[in-house]
Amino acid sequence: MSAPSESETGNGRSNGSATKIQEKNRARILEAAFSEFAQFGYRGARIEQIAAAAGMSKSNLLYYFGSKKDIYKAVLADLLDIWLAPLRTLDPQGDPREELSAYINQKIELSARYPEASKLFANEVMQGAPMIGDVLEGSLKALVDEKTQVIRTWAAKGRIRPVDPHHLIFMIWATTQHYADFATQIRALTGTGIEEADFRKSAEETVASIILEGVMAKGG
Amino acid sequence: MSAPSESETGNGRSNGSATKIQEKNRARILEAAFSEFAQFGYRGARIEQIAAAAGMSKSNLLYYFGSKKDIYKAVLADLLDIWLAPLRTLDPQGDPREELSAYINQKIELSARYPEASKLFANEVMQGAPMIGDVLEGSLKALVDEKTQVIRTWAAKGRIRPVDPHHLIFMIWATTQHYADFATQIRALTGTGIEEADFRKSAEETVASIILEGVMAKGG
DNA sequence: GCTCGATTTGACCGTTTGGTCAGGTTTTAC
DNA sequence: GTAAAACCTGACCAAACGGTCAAATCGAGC
Repeated sequence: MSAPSESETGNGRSNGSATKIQEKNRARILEAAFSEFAQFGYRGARIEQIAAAAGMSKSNLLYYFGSKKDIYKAVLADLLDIWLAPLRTLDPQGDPREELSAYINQKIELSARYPEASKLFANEVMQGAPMIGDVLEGSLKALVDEKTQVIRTWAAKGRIRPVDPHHLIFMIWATTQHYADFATQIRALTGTGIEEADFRKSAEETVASIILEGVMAKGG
Repeated sequence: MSAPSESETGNGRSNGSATKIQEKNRARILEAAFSEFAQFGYRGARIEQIAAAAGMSKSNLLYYFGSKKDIYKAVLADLLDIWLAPLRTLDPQGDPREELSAYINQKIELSARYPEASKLFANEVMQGAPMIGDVLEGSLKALVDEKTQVIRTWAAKGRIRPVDPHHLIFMIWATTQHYADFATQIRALTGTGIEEADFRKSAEETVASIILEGVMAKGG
């Protein structure tokens, strides 16, 4: 993220840039916070545990972030930076099979690389999205409206079957995020998970295969 | 659930049966607890808030359930009672299209009728399944192993395409539970949700259509 | 080498939380 | 009608939690 302003650092340098110590510590705090908030939600997370995982005292952590809510807002900001990107790449001029396949794979990659981000998102939404409700109703809704129109256009042109685009998008989100959010259950049932290359490859192939065969027009 | 033993009631009647007052109050507590744990997870939930939602004092709630953990165990027990039932009904002798379609619809019904149960399950699993890990590795794994074999047999007989059965089951779970777990996001994007008849019908049709078209053998 | 700002932390604070207990009220059984 | 058990709750407790602060240490700049 961008260099923090003075208010962000608490008492920053006059030229506004963050010191190397600040950058390192903020990064460590945010990484620890992702994990803690992902697992326990905002209310269940403990500042003391975030600090311990970041390798510093609780007071020092609060030197960098003024409050628990400030930490949470920062991790949500980082999350949203990567969360909407895959859907943005869906190209109206592209081939539906290739576009949807690429989208599914990008989402599975997100689950593999940022499982904590996925769980954090799920936690925030299950709590009623108190901190990101306006994002859901704003930029996300605008993006989804745009892409559901893309899917409708493909269907109108006979390139895919006429399925409800919202439910198709929900299915792709649900299925791909499941590998991150329910990793514990998946591991209990299969002994492995999305972070293993073979498992991930099988997931990509099976998920893409079922969804693509499910929406492609016959004879396509 | 069965009538509680003396230890469950704290100081029960000598004949072991629960009084009407006990039954009523325990039910109210569990309903309130489902909602609170679903939203905030075990650590984030507050006994005071469960009590308020149940219409009683915190001390009275603790008269019925000895501790926060006892309440949590009780709601998990109720949850697991209904959670595995749909998958159990998958009939090896049945027609794959009908069996999978029925299963999808049962799972969507579960999401519509017990959204708090779905979110509670998700929360518990995202926390690493500390309280139900043994259930996942035990009865759930046994059930999933049995049903993945059913799906493999269907594929071997050419009745469905040879898809990885684990990923198919994960897809059905993910997609159907999504309507409960991410209801807040779905409402933000569509203005409605799975509890509305039209939306639910569209979800059932679209989800079943895509998955069934995706796994049925061609020409079937 | 010195000064000053940045960084760090243990002690502490006020509030919150899970849980206990004494005592009052209600209900049940005889 | 009475006694005992069940039910209920406000006051209270100890521990935990989010956050503050004074002071010590470290690092950068001159």
